[in-house]
Amino acid sequence: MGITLKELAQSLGLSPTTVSRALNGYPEVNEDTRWRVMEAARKLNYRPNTRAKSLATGRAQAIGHVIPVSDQHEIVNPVFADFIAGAGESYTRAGYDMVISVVADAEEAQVYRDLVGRGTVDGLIVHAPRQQDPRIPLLRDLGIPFLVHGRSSGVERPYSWLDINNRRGFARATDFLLDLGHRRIGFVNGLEVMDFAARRRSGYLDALAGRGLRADPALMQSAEMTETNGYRAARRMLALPDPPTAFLVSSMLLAIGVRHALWEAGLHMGRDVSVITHDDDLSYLKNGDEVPIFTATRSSIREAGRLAADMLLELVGQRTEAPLTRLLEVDLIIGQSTGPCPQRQRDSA
Amino acid sequence: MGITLKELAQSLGLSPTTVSRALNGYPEVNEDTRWRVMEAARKLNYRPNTRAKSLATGRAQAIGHVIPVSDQHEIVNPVFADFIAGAGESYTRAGYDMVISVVADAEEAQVYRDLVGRGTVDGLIVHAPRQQDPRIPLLRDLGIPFLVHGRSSGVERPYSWLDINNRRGFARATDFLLDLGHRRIGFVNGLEVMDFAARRRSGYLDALAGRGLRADPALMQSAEMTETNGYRAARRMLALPDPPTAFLVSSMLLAIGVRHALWEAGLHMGRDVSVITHDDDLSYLKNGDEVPIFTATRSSIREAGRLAADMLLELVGQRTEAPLTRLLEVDLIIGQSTGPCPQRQRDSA
DNA sequence: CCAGGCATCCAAAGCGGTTTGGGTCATTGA
DNA sequence: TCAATGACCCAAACCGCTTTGGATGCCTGG
Repeated sequence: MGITLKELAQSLGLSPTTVSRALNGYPEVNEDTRWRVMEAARKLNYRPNTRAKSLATGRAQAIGHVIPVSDQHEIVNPVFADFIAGAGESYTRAGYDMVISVVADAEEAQVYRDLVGRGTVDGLIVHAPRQQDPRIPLLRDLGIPFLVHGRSSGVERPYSWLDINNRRGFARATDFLLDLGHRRIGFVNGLEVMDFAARRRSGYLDALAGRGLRADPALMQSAEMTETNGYRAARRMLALPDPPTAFLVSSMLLAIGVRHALWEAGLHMGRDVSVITHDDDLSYLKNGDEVPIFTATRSSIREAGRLAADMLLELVGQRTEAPLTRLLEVDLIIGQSTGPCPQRQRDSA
Repeated sequence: MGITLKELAQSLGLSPTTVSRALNGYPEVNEDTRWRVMEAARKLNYRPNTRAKSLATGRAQAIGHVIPVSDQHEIVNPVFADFIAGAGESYTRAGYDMVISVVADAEEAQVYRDLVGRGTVDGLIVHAPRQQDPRIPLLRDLGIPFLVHGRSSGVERPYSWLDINNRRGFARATDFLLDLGHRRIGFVNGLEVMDFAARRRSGYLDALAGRGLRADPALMQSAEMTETNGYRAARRMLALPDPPTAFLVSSMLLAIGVRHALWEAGLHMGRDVSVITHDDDLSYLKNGDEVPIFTATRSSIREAGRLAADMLLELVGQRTEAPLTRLLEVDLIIGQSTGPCPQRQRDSA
């Protein structure tokens, strides 16, 4: 490890006090001296010890992320990679560290108490909120700044969050399909204990209701968002006596599974059957190049990570209680996976 | 935040010394006293302050992961989510924190120096090593325990690593295809500046050479491992005058792209064209259920994360210099994506 | 000429733990 | 009976940094 502040001070013939002040930009130090100190620090490769600094200041200069792993399926949501990447950029810029705990749903509360109690972090990001998520009141009680990525319906008191407008996005997508003449729209959603999935569902239902249509339970699926689940859901729905002519899907991975099922059934995506998916704009799962493969509701999860981190840092900085909230609209981008309902064309012919 | 050790001691009428010793299992404390202390700690919800503890002991109780983001494409390798999940389990079990820095290739060295200099972590995991990766000598110079996930050809002095046998795995896969009669095997690889990709390539080439076959450059592709790149590579190769009858692919995502291209070309995977892919056994990208979709060389990245973390913790614990290394063999699992070469069947008919 | 103000710097007291180097008292062996 | 030995506990130093509360010397204005 490197040199210590005391050593640096000694080598300069100065007191630790002055050196500390010089490095941290306090005014009560001569500019010449400051310059000498900075130079020496650079030359000797001095870096203040994080732990000592934190101990002295009371700030950990670190933000915690608790990544939940669903107990049943042991699935890690793949969007975390990109979210973390985005958040990491913000932290790096602000000189904060990011500490991550991967933890089974059941032990989450314990982990939060621990992180806060041991003073490891100054703030926390809450991932994958469910409805009436107990973590939100817990964290308020613990008295640490936190920001929820998403929202949690049913939590009465206000809290800070960053979310996308899932309901409206999915309502628009559904409307888009309805406008194309589709009436039987298969809905392949994520687990609906997740708040985002519940909101998407109500967007879907609202849009149907807006045209006086009733949802068919056989056309609604809720499961972990994997390629195989998308495949299976589509396959099952396509086998119905009155199969869907379009699919509304909650993630690219699901959508790829749906596409798989369509091909297998000899159906051409975008002509025989339409597909709209939500697209998190993941770096390793791009939706085509210039012209998107899938028509999609798109919102960059990486950008969300950046913004969420920035918001949390603000909360941490100014110890204000006022909750920060931000709702991002999603883009509806048109790709090659949607087209008029063939059934309808036949009708009109 | 919680109660402090001094306060806890006061509430018990004991000195901080004794309380500290009681909690940390030192022998010079009466068992009754220890029990009283433990009880009080539990009841008052005492948690030792990480920073203070680290400062006193000199150990950060934290491991760092530096996640590289390729400058050009800004792509975060999706396997990190699962690797991190695996490593996280080990850290949690051992009472270590995990701090993550996401950083552009170019700034990596700086970040390593920083993490070490500021004493934020006791050890580091090096991800995605390239050939002759400069980070390895750098970290040795910095004198911090580290473990490389993968290896780096061309680094002379020994270092600790955990890797899978990429060369042999891909040689076996190639042999398997050759045994099925395939002679033109398209190779869709990751970026070959990455060490793992280079090794896979040599596995592929060795197997071909073993049968006296010369590799066709037109059948070899090296690119970032995304679905679109897989699709494009396969599409291009299928358009050749003498297209491949089989594909050897470096990741599930690439393979899904290849599958896409096959369908588009009206080819049935497993009958008309065979595909073998490497399968990292990602939680959100399972290769089918009971019977795998793709024939694959499989090795769980999550398990690798667990093992890597365990090895690093061992290095950190016993300050021995002896490098730890471990080479995992990959399984070759048979799925539905491979079959005899149709060309050959015609020949033999 | 002198008090007050200003620019600079420093000693020392924390931050919340661990650890060294004793103390005190009861027990034990000769 | 008495020194030696444990068992048990504590005071204080220390980890590396920040920050409070002065010091010191020079400059100004009345």
